[in-house]
Amino acid sequence: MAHDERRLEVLRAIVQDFVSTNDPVGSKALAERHDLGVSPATIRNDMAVLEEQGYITQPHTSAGRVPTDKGYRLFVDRLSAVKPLSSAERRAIERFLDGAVDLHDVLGRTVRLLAQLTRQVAVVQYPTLSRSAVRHLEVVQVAASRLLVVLITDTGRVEQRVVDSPVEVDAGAVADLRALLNQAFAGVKLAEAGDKVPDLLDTAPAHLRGLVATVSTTLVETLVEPSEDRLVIGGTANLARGSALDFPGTMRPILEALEEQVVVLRLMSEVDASTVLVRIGEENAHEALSGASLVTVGYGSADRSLGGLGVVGPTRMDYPGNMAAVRAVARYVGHLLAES
Amino acid sequence: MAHDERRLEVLRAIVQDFVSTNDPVGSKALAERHDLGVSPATIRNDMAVLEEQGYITQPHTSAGRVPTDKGYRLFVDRLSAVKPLSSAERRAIERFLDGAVDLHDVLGRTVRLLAQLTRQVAVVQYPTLSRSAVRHLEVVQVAASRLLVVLITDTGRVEQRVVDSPVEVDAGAVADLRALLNQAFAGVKLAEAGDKVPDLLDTAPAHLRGLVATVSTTLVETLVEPSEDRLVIGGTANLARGSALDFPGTMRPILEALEEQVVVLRLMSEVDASTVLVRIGEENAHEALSGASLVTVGYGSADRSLGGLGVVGPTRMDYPGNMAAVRAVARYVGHLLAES
DNA sequence: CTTGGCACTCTGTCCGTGCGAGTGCCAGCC
DNA sequence: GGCTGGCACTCGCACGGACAGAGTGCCAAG
Repeated sequence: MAHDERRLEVLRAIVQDFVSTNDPVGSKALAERHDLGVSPATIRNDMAVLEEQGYITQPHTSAGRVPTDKGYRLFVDRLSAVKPLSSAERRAIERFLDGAVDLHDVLGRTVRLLAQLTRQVAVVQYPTLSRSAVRHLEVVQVAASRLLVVLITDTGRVEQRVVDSPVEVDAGAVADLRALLNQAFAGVKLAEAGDKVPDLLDTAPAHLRGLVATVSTTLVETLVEPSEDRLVIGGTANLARGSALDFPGTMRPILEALEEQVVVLRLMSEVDASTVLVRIGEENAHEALSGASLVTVGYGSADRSLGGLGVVGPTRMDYPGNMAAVRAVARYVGHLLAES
Repeated sequence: MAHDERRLEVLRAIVQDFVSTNDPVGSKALAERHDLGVSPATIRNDMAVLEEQGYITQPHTSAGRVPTDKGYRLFVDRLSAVKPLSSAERRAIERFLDGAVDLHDVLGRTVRLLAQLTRQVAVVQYPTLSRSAVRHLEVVQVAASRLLVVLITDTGRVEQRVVDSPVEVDAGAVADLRALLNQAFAGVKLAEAGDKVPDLLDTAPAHLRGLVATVSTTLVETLVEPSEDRLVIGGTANLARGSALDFPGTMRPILEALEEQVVVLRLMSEVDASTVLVRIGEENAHEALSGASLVTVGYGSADRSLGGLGVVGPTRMDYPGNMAAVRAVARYVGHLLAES
């Protein structure tokens, strides 16, 4: 029906105007700023229907309309065209990310870039360890019975753990231990590292068995557990930009949720690399984020997802623009990490 | 003079009351809440003098007085007794920090602890690399002409760099390189690593010289430069606690300054481990922080300062409490890192 | 030097009013 | 049947005056 079509057009116009001006939008302004081809009175009728369907609402009688979470949802699902990045933005991405010297640097640049492109809070997850494979294990003695074990993964990540040995060890034992560990674990995915431990213990010479057991158990325990996944957050200053207008109470619960990295990590765990995932307002299970929206996507090469990244902002955000930016950055970071 | 004495007592009372209530404090309330032994009228006279001397000011005619930066400064320098931590707080420090598994974990716990104890934004600097010494260098081949160099310091810090070799290298060369680097740099302080490069080049076999030169230069360049020093920040949600009251405009400039880690790092560079350094309002060179105060101290063992930590908050903060917390945490972290 | 009293000066708040924006509804038109 | 112009109605908000309360500075007396 032409009716429904136009009604959706009205919704799109409302979302766009509200996002850019932050004022509830009325029928008259709508008719003026968009070529809808109908009079304000007609728009009013459409708006009444949209309100009844729950897509928009008015803050108080006699103010303009504001999109609801449901309205944004419809907008994101059916009304927003993919907004291609400007070439200036593409160049900015390359300029920003090239020349990074290590993983920490890559992720730090990524989060700053994303915050700058979207003018929102940006979040980047460290590559998930359990999907990485062991490239090399290094054992360094730091005290008579204390060893530092350093793990280097094929994603370029370096992890360290201090292990207290039950017995004193000498230099020869350290070298043997290093050789044994590398032989057993090199090329093994961390998620499967646990399976290798029995074999390793069988082949270990008797006098090293206790040491090997302690070290390998600690390794598997602490590294396979995804609890240690890390997060880089940037652009929190963007939260304070339209503060009072965007976040009714304070922005405190949001800052708290961001520091409580567990919350964000859980949300990140659902991403995949092929589609940009948008969560709007109340759709976020976590209460502190019920006034915010998240735009997330996975990054990594086609066959292997490494982690997630995205932005957090007010529900009143530029969804098409942010989705495009998040996707573009994820692609670039995926390539960057895949080739190293 | 008994006069001056009492006048300072009045200033102390004003600071204390204002910090705890956040309301400009008047002569009458002051006489009621503190045993100054004089009437409000007398206090008014003292307050007039204090105002003339620039220690307090009134937001508008006929409101109470509020301490100025200068007033806080006097309070901190001469009027605040060291407030010992409660035993509950001491226990909290131990419980919080014990059981950390690596450096990252220690610093993460430290920043959370400090934010929780002081209810301010906490900042912890990573141990400065240039004061550390090399414990071990590991070289891993990640592509035909690309190497990953991992540095392990005696402070338990692990740093990595990707180095592109001018020529393709084989496994034997990697092993030789590793041996050479460790021989040359083991035990050497990073700040002095540059001096060892000529020696290293002399002793290197001819066929490795190009490779050794590239790797060692990159190492020295990127690791000795203090620019890469890192910062852990936590408790930003505390900024939003009394927001409107504490920070006149918005808190945005402060969030920006915190993300602009360079600013904070510069401030941190001045700390030493023996005294707690307090910077109040305008005393901060950086404009964005002119409405905020910093309480910082260095941590590390007696003979070697590793880095700084501290808190950032409104000028209206509990200086004695925050100074005590910062000092106590720094001591504990210093011990923790010294023994590992 | 301290104290009580007093006049004065503000700010924040409350209330009443007017204005403007925006709506919903209705009758007429295509 | 859907669109349009007109019109009455409802609110929120900004403006302005009155008022109470807090706090001060000053002065004369103890």
